[in-house]
Parts: sequence; structure tokens; C-alpha cells
Amino acid sequence: MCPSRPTRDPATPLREAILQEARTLLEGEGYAALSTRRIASAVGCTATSIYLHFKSKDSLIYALIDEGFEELNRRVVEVSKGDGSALSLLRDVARAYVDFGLERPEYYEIMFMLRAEQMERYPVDAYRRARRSLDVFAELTALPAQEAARRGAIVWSTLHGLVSLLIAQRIDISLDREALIEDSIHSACLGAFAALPSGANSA
Amino acid sequence: MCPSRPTRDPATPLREAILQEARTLLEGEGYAALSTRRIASAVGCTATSIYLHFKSKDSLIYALIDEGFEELNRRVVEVSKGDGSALSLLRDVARAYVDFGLERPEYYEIMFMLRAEQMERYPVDAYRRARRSLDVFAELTALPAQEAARRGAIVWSTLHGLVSLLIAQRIDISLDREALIEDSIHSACLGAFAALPSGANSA
DNA sequence: TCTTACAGTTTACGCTGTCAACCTGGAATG
DNA sequence: CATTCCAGGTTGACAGCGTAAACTGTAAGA
Repeated sequence: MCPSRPTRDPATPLREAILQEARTLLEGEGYAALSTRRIASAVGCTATSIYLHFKSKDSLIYALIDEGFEELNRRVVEVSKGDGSALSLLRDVARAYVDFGLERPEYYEIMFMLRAEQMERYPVDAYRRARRSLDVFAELTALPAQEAARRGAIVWSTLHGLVSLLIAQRIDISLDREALIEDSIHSACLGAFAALPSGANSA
Repeated sequence: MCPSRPTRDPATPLREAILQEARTLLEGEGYAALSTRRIASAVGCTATSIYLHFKSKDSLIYALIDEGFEELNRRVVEVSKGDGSALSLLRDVARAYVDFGLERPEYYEIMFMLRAEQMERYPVDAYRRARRSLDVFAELTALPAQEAARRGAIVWSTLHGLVSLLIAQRIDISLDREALIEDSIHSACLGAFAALPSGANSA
């Protein structure tokens, strides 16, 4: 009877309500729509209250990024535990990576496509820990560490190029999307196992 | 004796002065530093004066994007006119693409790494015309149109993945950068010419 | 000379992230 | 019971953003 402000459910603690609303806003309207004031008004508090629970807007987004990596890691690890040759496992893991990006484009965007200078504030080692599932690409090559790391980076960057261009809708829509993905994954696997010029394969 | 405001050189017309300052700001401090007010104050006019010469801030940035594509196109076309096998030409063109990205990261960023929703306002066909040099990837495969387009997209996305991750500094710095680039280019060329599963190669 | 158009400026609006100061209800303490 | 303290909010403000509307001075044309 006194609807002066949209009161929020006092059962859920504010921090969780903020996170929940941020998730909804991110998935519904994208990263650009994430503003402290929009979150606050949807949640029924003031914008500054967010700073009682998060050091900054960035750190709120890092919480979402962490959630994204949790899901990506879960998907990748699950697939990588299957049986089959290293090649077929790598193909499956690559597919899982691409699927994640296309099914959760907004999460992929904040995880991998944000401005570099914006991400610098995300602690480097935390980021490396977060994206540890990407090491699977390297491990599956079963090569010596240094060579494996480079091969893993090639696979990752190949898949990232595909996913980021698809998300940004920069790939000609007249192309057969599924065939492109299939071929790209295959090409990425070639990048992992084929002979490459840098010569270290023989090491 | 009356330095109330930083008067600008009246010889250069304002539009060119704005563009020049935008270039300087972009290359010196990156896309995030590009604000109408900063440009205006550096140039010696007011922020709103910019709108006498550009429809919006975006259209000012599109002018910079066009300049970027002009340089990229020039580099690519020049290299693609060399002689050698299709494979070696493709390698050279790929190298030119990567070099452009790493030598002009701020331009690469606004050309290929801006938010999707932000780029939507850039007319789709204008964008396609602007990045026409990327068609070279497809043409060099000397395949039927549809298959060539897919192969070209694979090459492009592979290189874009590499360049964008390098620019965003997301690739482990302990990796041998030059070897990674070399191998990625080679892998991209494999993506253009190797047998791939989608089956259309036989068409 | 009067008019018109151009090329600026001033002012303002609504938006952003964030900080300092203030308030408020409840628990702990005297 | 009264007092103090504090966690968890609010209010108000600041500096910055893109940009729209209204205004001004100046130069060319009729």
C-alpha cells in the first residue's frame, strides 16, 4: 500500500540479488545494457548500494566472468574425459568450446572480447587460473611442454577467431554456418597435429 | 595575449583538424580515450562543433575505420600481386594481414574488435566493400565460389583469432611470438588447401 | 541595405561510474 | 533499561559522456 519504491524480496541477500539481476540483464540485453543504475532499480536498491558488495562495477563483471569460465571449464573437462583418440578428443573439446561461445554469446563476449585495457585490472594469474580449461588444447597434443603450449595456442586462437567473428556477425550469412564450423574445427586440429614450420616438432 | 581558449590554426579546415586529432588520440591513447570533448579541446573548438562535420561520433570513427581499411587493402593488394604459387602468395597475404594488425593495433581494434551492436550502425554493404581485400583469401584458393568463400572465411578467422588475442595480450608471453605467428599462418594455409570434411571440395 | 546561410558557441538533458556524508535499525554492552 | 556501535543502506554530488536545441557573429548575394 506504499509502493514508493519497488521493494525487493528481503529473503535473498542483496549481493545475490544484484548478481542475479546482472545475469538477467547481460543475457537479455547484452553487456552494453549493464549499468549500475539499471541493476539497482531492477533490484530495488540504489546504485551506490552495489559498492557495498562489489569493489567496483568491474569486479561485479568479473564475478560473471568467473561464472562463465566455470561453465566453460565444466563442459570442456566433461568432454575431455571421454574415450577415443587424442585427435577425436580434441575435436570434441573444440566443438564444446565453439558450442559454448555460440550458446552463451554474452558470456563469451565478457570473457574473451572485452577491451584489453579494461581486462588489465582483472588479475593476470586469476585470469589464467580461470581459463585453465584451455590448457586441455595443449595437453591433448601430448607434446613437450613448450611445443604443446604453442600448439594449444594455435588451436585456441583458431577457434576464438571463428567464434568471435560469428558472434559479431561479421561472417557472411550466406555461408553454410555448420559446414564452416565443422571445417574450422578440423583445420584447428590440423594446427595441433600437422607438421608446422617452426621446427620444434622434432624436439 | 588573450589566451582565453586554445585557438586553433584557421588554415586547416575544422573537419580535417578533428580527424587529425582523432587519429593522434586513437594511436596515442587508444579507442577508449576518443571522446568528443577531448578531441574538441585539443583542436580548440567545442564538442558540439564536431557535429557540424560528422553526423555522430560513430561516423567520425567510421572515417578512421575507412582509413584503416584503405591501408590494409593497399598492403594486401600489393603483396597479392607478387609472383609465386597460390600457396606462397596466400602465405604472404596472411603475413601482411597479421603485420598490419600488430603494427596498427588501435586501427585493428576499431576495424574488427568493436562491439557488434556498435558496428551495426555501420552500413553492412559499406563494411563489406571496405573489407574487400579479405576476399583475396578466398580468391587465392582458386575454388568454386561457395567453397572458396568458406575457405577464405576459415583463413580470415584463423588469422583474426591470432591477431585479436595477441593485441588483447591474452596469449602467454612466455611463448615464442614469432614461431607462433609463423605456425598460425601455416595452419591457416592448411585450412585453405587441405582436405576438409565438409565434402564440398570435390564439387 | 536587407536577407540569407554558414559556422561556430552556449546551454542543457539524460546517461554513466563512483565517492563522501548521512541515516537507521538492531545487537551488544554498561 | 539506556547507550553505544556498526553493518547495511540512502542521499546528494562530481566529473565525464554523446548529443539536441537555441543562439550569435560574420560574410556573401539580391
